[in-house]
Amino acid sequence: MEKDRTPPLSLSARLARGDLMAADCPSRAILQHMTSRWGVLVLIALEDRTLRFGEMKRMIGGVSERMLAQTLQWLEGDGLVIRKAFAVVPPHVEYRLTPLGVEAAHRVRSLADWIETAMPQMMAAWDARGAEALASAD
Amino acid sequence: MEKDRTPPLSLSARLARGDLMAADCPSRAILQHMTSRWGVLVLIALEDRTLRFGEMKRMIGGVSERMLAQTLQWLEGDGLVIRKAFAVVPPHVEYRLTPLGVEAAHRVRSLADWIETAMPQMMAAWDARGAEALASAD
DNA sequence: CGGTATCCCAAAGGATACTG
DNA sequence: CAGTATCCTTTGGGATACCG
Repeated sequence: MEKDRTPPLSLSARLARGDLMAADCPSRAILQHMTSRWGVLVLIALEDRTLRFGEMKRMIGGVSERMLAQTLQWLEGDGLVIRKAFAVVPPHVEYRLTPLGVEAAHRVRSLADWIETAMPQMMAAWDARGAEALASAD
Repeated sequence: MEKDRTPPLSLSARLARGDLMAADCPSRAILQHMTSRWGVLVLIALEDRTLRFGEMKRMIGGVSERMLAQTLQWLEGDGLVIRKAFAVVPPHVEYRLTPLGVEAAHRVRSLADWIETAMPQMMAAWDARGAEALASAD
């Protein structure tokens, strides 16, 4: 019975799969980052090609520099995005998806595409509620 | 040229498709509801079958009654969830997905499934960063 | 250009109590 | 059981200023 001591198993190796329904599962944090207000749009923007910071800022309407930077740091920390800085002046920094990030982006893109397509029907639901409100107000 | 006056076209009919990259597009609100902290989990929980309020609360670890109720109202307002209340005592209320909600749930489910599966690899990214931090601290 | 630091606000979210 | 009401905390997020 040689070498029977517990090997140095990291936390990540101890969980075979996440469970989003469990309150304390680390997958909850990943979900938060990916589905954060700007996380979704960043992943989609990076799906096509590598982008610079300023390019993304221009692509994603309404995002502030602060939140874009923070969102990119979240995704980088989760291993979905790679940040590559060139030591030049003026600064040049590129962001791209990791292989894992590409997979993530595909799922998020599917959701985003569906929303953009189904939006008119969902707004009709609003219209219907508005009509109800008007009908009950006479 | 009879009947040339503009017909009563609702806002929903004027937009053929949403654009999530546009800051002022209504699709942004839909995205917020669906990807809110509890919105994702509610949609997934309801994908399999109709559920009562208490059932969902027990399924979704850590959710408060307040946020569960609010999330359900958001999704109901977007036409993704139907709320059916029975006039009995004690109260009996059922929630189920609309046809549109089923489509939404499938996309969200795909994303959630992927996260649960890929989580170990993403936590490895954390481990790697932790190792870096340790290595650079000597 | 690509950030970080600071301040600030609004809104998401939680805890508790109460009600039909 | 299924909420609502109230109060409170947290944090996502914006605006501005500053820096390498």
